[in-house]
Amino acid sequence: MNWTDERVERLKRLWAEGLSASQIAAQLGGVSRNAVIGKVHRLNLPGRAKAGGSSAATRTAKRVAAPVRPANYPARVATRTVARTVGATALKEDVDGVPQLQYVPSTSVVVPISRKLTLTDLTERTCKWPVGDPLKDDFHFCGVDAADASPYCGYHAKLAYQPVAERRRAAAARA
DNA sequence: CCCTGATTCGC
DNA sequence: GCGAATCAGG
Repeated sequence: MNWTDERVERLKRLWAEGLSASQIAAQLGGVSRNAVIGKVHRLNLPGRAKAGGSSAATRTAKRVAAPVRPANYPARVATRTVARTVGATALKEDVDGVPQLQYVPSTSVVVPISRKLTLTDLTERTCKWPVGDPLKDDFHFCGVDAADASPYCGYHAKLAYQPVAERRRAAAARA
């Protein structure tokens, strides 16, 4: 992968936001975290005050980067941070704050409202349906709460698995 | 063992 | 300039 001006700019922005090198590498794609760190050094960008996972910068970034809630989207969705060394403070707010949340995302609506999650924000329970052009800056994931076993929300799960269902029907008919 | 950034050094 | 290997640490 080549360090184009655009990629460098994205690197600068994400690094300034406090994302870790591996997270940045994941978003940029095609590079390792080492590559990111090496580039940061070569650009003479300010390094982290102190090494180590759950730094203040990391936690702050997590809070700042949290998806903005659309007007008609449930106030709180039970989310869990990916099992990494992210500080437990924000995590507790989300999980313990709403233990019994059972929201019903008005199933009458056809297309669910995307939470516009970035790759970093995805968890085991967020819909991983990609939205938009991965090469463009506004690319994001659906992010709506997903069923336990599914990587997608109810709506996108139907879209994703419909072809499979048809295939099965065809196979069953043959047999 | 998971992760973090920092540094070195062959390419 | 680049980044894998390595180091040092949480």
